[in-house]
Amino acid sequence: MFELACKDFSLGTTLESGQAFRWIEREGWFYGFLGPGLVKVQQQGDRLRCAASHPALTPAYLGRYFALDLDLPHILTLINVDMQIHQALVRYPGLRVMRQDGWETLASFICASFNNIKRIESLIERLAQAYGEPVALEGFGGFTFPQPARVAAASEKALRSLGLGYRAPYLKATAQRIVAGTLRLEHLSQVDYATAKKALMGCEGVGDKVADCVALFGFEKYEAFPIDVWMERVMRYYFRHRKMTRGRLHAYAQQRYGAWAGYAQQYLYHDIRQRRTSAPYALPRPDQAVLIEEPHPVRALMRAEA
DNA sequence: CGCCAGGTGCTGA
DNA sequence: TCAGCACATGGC
Repeated sequence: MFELACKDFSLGTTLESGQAFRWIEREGWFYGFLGPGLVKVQQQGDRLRCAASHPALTPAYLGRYFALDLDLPHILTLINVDMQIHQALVRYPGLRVMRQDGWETLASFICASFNNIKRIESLIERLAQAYGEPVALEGFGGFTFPQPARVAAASEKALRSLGLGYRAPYLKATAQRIVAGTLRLEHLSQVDYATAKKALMGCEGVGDKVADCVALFGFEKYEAFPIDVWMERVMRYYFRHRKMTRGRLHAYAQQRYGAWAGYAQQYLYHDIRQRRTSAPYALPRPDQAVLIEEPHPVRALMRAEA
């Protein structure tokens, strides 16, 4: 058992914001599979109590995983550019973008495309059961996320039998790229966002959205701004950008939120999903979009993009 | 049962 | 560039 300090952090909000798929809450503890082992974490004020099944899972490891070294208030100051996002920032204090494993993030978001979160979670769990290594911690057990070689060696039929559907060949091909060295993930942490995104999009089943998720959650590319159906809703409800394509929405968000756009995306994403699930009627209909405040000249910005 | 889900790849204008 | 379409699967 060990502890570490965690300033400006909410463990529960962060883990439930849709960026990671394998954390489980049991009796007041969050259990997560990290690298070679299993950890359990509990927040008490500005400290995290932890226990781990593997010596590699140190306080420093967890501090890095939860990105506790970043100055969150400063980041929020930089993206606090309108009332829409301001409300989300105020509503979810301590929400951080974690630094997850690159391969796990890539594989997970290939599985995530055109899928719902419940099913994504079960798919990844079955993948781990089939190809991961068993780990246990104080009565709780499970499987680590599989190594690329294990997935690359699996047959497409076997992967389909897990429920992957047409994503099975995509996942296998991507794992094979990593095993073959065609895609060197360890390099992506050091190159810029555009280079990393381009490399990721070389994989089958990886388009703009998946590449942005992997760049943001797996490779610290904080300007990445993934746009899925929920973010389209955000843009429609709040900004009246109903007719913009995803490409245009992406360019708009990059300009609006800048170097930390990925953080803005995570707050907006979590906010709209929370509103939808907890209070369906709190949202206006798409044809009744509300514009709370518009500090930037949106029309001029849109002309500039054209 | 029909609709939806943290989309992508392909095709034809 | 952009629209339109097929694509596996299962939760609701």
